[in-house]
Amino acid sequence: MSKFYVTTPIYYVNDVPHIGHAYTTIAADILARYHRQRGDDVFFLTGTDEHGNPAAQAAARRGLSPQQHVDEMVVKFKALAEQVNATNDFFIRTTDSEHCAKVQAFIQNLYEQGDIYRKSYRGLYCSSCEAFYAEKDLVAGKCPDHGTEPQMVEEENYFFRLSRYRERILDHLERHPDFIMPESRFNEARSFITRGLEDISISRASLQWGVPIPWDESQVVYVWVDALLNYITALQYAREEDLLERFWPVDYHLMGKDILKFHAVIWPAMLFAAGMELPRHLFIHGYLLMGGEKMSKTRGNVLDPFQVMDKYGVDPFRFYCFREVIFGQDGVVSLEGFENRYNSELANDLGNLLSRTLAMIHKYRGGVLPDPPPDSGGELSAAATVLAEQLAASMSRVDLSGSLELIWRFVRSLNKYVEDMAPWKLAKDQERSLDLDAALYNLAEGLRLCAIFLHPYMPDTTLEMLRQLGITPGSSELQLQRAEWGRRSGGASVQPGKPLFPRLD
RNA sequence: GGCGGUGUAGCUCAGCUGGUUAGAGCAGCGGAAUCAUAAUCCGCGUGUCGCAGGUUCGAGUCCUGCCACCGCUACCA
Repeated sequence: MSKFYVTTPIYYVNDVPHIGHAYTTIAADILARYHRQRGDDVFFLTGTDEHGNPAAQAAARRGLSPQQHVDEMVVKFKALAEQVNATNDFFIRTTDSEHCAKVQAFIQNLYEQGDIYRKSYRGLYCSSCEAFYAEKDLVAGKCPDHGTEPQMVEEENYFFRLSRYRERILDHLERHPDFIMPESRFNEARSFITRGLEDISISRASLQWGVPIPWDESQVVYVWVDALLNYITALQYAREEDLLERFWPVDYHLMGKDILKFHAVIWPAMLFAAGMELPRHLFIHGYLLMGGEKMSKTRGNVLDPFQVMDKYGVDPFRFYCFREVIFGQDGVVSLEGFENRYNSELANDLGNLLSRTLAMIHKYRGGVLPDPPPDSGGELSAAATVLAEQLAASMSRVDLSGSLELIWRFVRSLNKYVEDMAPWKLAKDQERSLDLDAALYNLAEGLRLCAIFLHPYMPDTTLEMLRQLGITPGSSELQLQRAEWGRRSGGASVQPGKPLFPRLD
């Protein structure tokens, strides 16, 4: 058994939860569930980033304290995780007192070992970005992101000796070509690190809503330093015992490209400074695009994830996101696309396959799964074995969409098998009773494996599949080990139920 | 401006280190079947493989230039 630690970024509470948050969280959940199926010791972390100026300002506008404000906002993100059926092992908030204390201890340590120094700094500061801008980066004198005019501020700040770690980071990239995935992001990161790194200010004097610098409480820790440390601190207080030893380092940090730099530069440098192991992989996924300029509500190609989940269920939505868009690339999603996939693949290919299989077992064998005649697995059992191997390979590359493609080829082969065997003909011929047994068993067995393989993607629906197949789905039934052809004998009563995925019209 | 990427059937995309008639899914058309959520299965695609050159016995697959779009990054104003 090995351990598996996967994270989403912590989401900034001032955002409204959107499809991007859902996408990352679902991806992490798929990985977490998959590794649990393998029997790995899994820790799946998500949470919220709650410090910083925007949150403080929003609170002020509402006449609330920052704490009151974030306490309200965090609810939406917890609800999101629940809504997408995420099995996160912990939900961290950067306002947790334990987190704050650990952040202080972390930077105190860096300070004492000389990685942090004091320096006065003067520049144009955008308080929304919490970042300094050079004149040249401004658009018409205003912040390119916020359209507001930055203030000239002069602060005594604490600086982290980022430049000191450039060589080590580059060396690490050299030795670990899969540190940043996909490859294009790796190259991108290497190129900007190669260009050179400057020390960064890691404190803010003009702010109160943050973690105080322990040796100088007039300043607070820069939000990104605060935020990145969540990946460590969560392990230290999520449970009674400290889980750091058990789960560190992170196996996969999932994120969008907008925060690659922080994770590829500041984060490794911080870990080097602390003498800690670096994450095994950063995986940068793409954006789900909503049809771009052709977006039009009347054309039905806008996709509101919450509307889709409410109307069609979480599982079809989870499936669609990873079926439609190659994980790691940008892709266009739309309601129309969702409905097409839903009907052709979920309703027609998979749902209907289950229905017809169970109906035939019911009609020809009184609802009892026949025992398989000896050596009757044939090509299907061979295909299932190959599939299991291919899936292991594609999941190890975090190719979530490629895995679904592999599974779907198998689903199609099962539908083809029905036509080839034509059980309705076999049923008319007493002589071919064993052939009918084999056909029915093989279909049920193929579906059982599909349910196991698809479980990380569609957790609820696959449990229902197993139930209808006559399997009481305890967690051991979902283990990947069980996804071996023929591990089930006949005798169970199938339980045909409502269609798994009713067709949309 | 620099670096990198992309451009293949109506749509979404596969095509690794160059080699038989360029593939898949969807959509469309025709047929078979009737177990099933009228679902399934079978058949049907002469596509300037962005454009123009080049290397090669042979290039979608390598080289050069160009065009379009995207990402990162720099700079002028």
